[in-house]
Amino acid sequence: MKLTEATEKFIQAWGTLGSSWGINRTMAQVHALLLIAPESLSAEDIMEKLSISRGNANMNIRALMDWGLVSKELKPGERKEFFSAEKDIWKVATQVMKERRKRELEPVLKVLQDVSVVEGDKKNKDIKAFNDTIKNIKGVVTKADKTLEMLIKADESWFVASFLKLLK
Amino acid sequence: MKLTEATEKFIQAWGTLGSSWGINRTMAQVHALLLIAPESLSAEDIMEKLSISRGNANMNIRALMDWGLVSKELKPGERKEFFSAEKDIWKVATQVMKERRKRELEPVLKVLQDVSVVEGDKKNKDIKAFNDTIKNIKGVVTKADKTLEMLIKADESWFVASFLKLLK
DNA sequence: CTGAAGTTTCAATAAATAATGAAAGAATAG
DNA sequence: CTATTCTTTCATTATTTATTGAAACTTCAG
Repeated sequence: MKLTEATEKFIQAWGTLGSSWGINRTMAQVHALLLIAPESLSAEDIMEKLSISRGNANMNIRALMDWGLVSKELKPGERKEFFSAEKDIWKVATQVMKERRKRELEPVLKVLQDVSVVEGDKKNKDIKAFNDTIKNIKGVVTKADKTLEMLIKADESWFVASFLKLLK
Repeated sequence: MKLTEATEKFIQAWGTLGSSWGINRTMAQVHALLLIAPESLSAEDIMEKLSISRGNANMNIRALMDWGLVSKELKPGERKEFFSAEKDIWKVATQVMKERRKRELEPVLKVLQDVSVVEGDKKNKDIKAFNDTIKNIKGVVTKADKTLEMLIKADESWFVASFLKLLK
């Protein structure tokens, strides 16, 4: 396979993966492009290679920066801004977990907490069933949350880090 | 909090969680409704409680069955079909992991495999950078895939099962 | 300053996705 | 059979989400 073809296929696949996980397709494509770019790229480079508008490029670049996956680079002598992506995919995964945990898991945990004190007859069948299910869900979601927290902090802990090696 | 209010909040939260993870909002709401329903519900019950159309209800119930999260029940003497959700959230999580792994991770792994044999000068900077990045990504994605496989099979393996308890 | 080069914003538009509901299709009680 | 009850399908419509591109804004060299 030729490099250009491989590049396109990869960008396409990464975009599809992103969009099935709730990440804007174009955002994932910009990310893919930067991941495999040997040099940092300008907004114009990105617009051109993905055939997208200036505004779209700008928005998605910014979103990627918000997620901590892409950073701005200023080349001396150049006025334009250049962008590059973190190449270490483990770090990328960690960063994504961190963000999603904060943005999505935590609000759900909060609702589960709120919702787990239902007033009324403890012997009422409906109330009992509701409480049991919520308790169960809360348990699993909390566990998932803790597991993610652990994975995110893995790099700071040799114990977990060495444990993770077992998974390789 | 009253049961009705709690129910609504939970359905709402589950729907939001679903839609930020690439799962149709209504599908997640139907799932939530069935999760906390003490009895199995008919299509009509679901339509009514979520204020959705017959077609919509039908589509999403079927999708949930495809995902293996909901099953059809036939009550003796009743002509209608009734539906109920798996209440054990760990099983739900396992099932979701299994499906998404199959539907999304495996196609990406395939592309990564295809794309990792780029023709040309091995010393060419661009080709080298591309190959390195793809190799790195493939490593992490493969590891994620294996980890999921392990988690999915956890129930069948006392070793992994007892290991998972450590995470609690 | 001033203007050229670059970036950001956002209302308008396009594209993708989901929901409706009526019609067609099944299943079954009588 | 066939009338009734229930389920499924799918063209149409509505909603949501993403994209465009022109105008406003920023930065900085001269």
